[in-house]
Amino acid sequence: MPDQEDHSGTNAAPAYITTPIYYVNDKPHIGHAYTTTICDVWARAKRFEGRDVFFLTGTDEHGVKVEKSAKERGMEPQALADENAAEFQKVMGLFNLSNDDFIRTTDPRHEEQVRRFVKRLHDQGDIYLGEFEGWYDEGQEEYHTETKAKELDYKSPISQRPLVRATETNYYFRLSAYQERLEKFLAENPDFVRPEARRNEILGRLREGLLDVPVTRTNFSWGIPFPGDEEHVIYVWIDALMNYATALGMADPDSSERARYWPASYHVIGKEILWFHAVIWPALLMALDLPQPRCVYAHSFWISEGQKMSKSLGNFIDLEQLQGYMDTYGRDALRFFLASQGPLGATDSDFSRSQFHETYNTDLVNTLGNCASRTSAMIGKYCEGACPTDTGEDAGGAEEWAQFTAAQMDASLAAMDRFDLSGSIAAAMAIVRKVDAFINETAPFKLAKDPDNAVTVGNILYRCAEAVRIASCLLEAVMPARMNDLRVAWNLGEPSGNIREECTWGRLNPGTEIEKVALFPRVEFTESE
RNA sequence: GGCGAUAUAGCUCAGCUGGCUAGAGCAUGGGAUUCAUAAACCCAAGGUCGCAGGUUCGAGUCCUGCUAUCGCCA
Repeated sequence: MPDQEDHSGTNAAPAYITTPIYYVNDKPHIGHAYTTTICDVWARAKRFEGRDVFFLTGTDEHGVKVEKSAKERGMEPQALADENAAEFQKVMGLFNLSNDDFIRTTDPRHEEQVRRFVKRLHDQGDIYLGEFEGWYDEGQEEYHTETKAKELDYKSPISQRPLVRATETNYYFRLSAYQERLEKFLAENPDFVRPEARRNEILGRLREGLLDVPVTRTNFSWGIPFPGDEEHVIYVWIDALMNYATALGMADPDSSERARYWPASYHVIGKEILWFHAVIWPALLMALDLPQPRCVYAHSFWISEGQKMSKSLGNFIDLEQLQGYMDTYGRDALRFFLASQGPLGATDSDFSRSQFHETYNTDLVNTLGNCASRTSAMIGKYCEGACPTDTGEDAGGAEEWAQFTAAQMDASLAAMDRFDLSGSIAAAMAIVRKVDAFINETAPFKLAKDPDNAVTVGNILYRCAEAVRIASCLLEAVMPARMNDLRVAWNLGEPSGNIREECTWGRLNPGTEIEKVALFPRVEFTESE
């Protein structure tokens, strides 16, 4: 398991989490927002634990597609990249993302280090000049393997023109040489590729044997020139993967203060790019003699109202739509939905308006919001708005609550550690549900009718408020703004940076002014936007 | 085509190495209650566990075939 070390909070162990860098030829949509948001949740959670976190995201800007799109629009590739990179940076603001850096593959710091890495690989013989012969589709500018070409009846699937036999000289990475080491590494690190279904896919393909992979192209020029042979341009994938290392200055002799974050705790990616991260990237790191990341986590996809999102259907959930959800339900509600209902497993998740609404109502309005509301309302009515004292007696002992909340905190933090966001959220929500049950059982609103019960009512309400406070701390990484609203209304102060300490039972001070809160306003359901 | 996965209540899913009348959450219907955001709570209804065979004293759980859906194929 990743990141089991040091929960004391006294020694801030570094943690490093990354999103893929996003291809600027695409428009940002829910997939990008999702990956970045779940990384943000993890990063915040680790910071609350007192960890020294580095959270990286960025954009992938080279390659033939960007070059082409730029030409079509009559602009320079860099201008197009600038324009679209800005779109992706907009996501950071929109979702309140706490990334520590935003790397672009056109950054000079990146390009310099990639050349340095590649030169090293070439010098030591891991990259060699080789020739490739295959079936070439002149219209699409791509090669097909023999089996694929046969399947296509040796014709272009787009233009129907015959494929031609062509030869290309490229630089290759000696991936095949790493077959055994990769197999051994994956066998010894069962949690390296997650979830397990994805790991099995990789193991299966690995058994079929590895071929060397091209690391340069000559059919376009928008990229990083190969050191010493500038006609060749470094293939986007190699360029892109290396961002994880270049952002920390791993090939920069002058700037290494970020090197302490290496290696990544999590490279969070979508399942479509697993092969590069689970096989090629580790092999590159072996060749470069760098420590391996602890886990490559490949999540699945969001589908939209039961349908796969595709260009032909034009049903991508884009930033405008997400903005719409935020306007109606609030940004934190969207973060909560993404984190709790997202496709972290092997299967895809459906993003539908009705399901979003249902989740919002059930978990946030009816459970969390309502519980905070009824607790603070009773403190307002029966305790003059001041947090009561817990004498430790009567109805549902304080010791049991202390034990219960401590167990839920452990479960919540452990789930977060293994990137089980919905599990982490569920453990926190269980505290809230228990408070609701406790209120129903002990009925402080009935006891309060008799002044003789004042002590018991105080005991009950202290326990309710304290439990809600602890749950809110555990949910702060997911919903920083709303949970901060609670902090303000209940005068809880700032997060301490040591969540274990903060979740200790009894930290809530009697006498604290508790103001009634309505954290999540009820929303009318509308079929369309 | 090759390799692999999945098919369980209206929806999303649990059901480990086979063992009593198949579970949860949400949605639905009814009840009770009032501190609370028409909320929390209680009860009910709802499934031939994809189809067909087989192994077994006994299979949602193992085997075979079929169907459907999905993933990966550098």
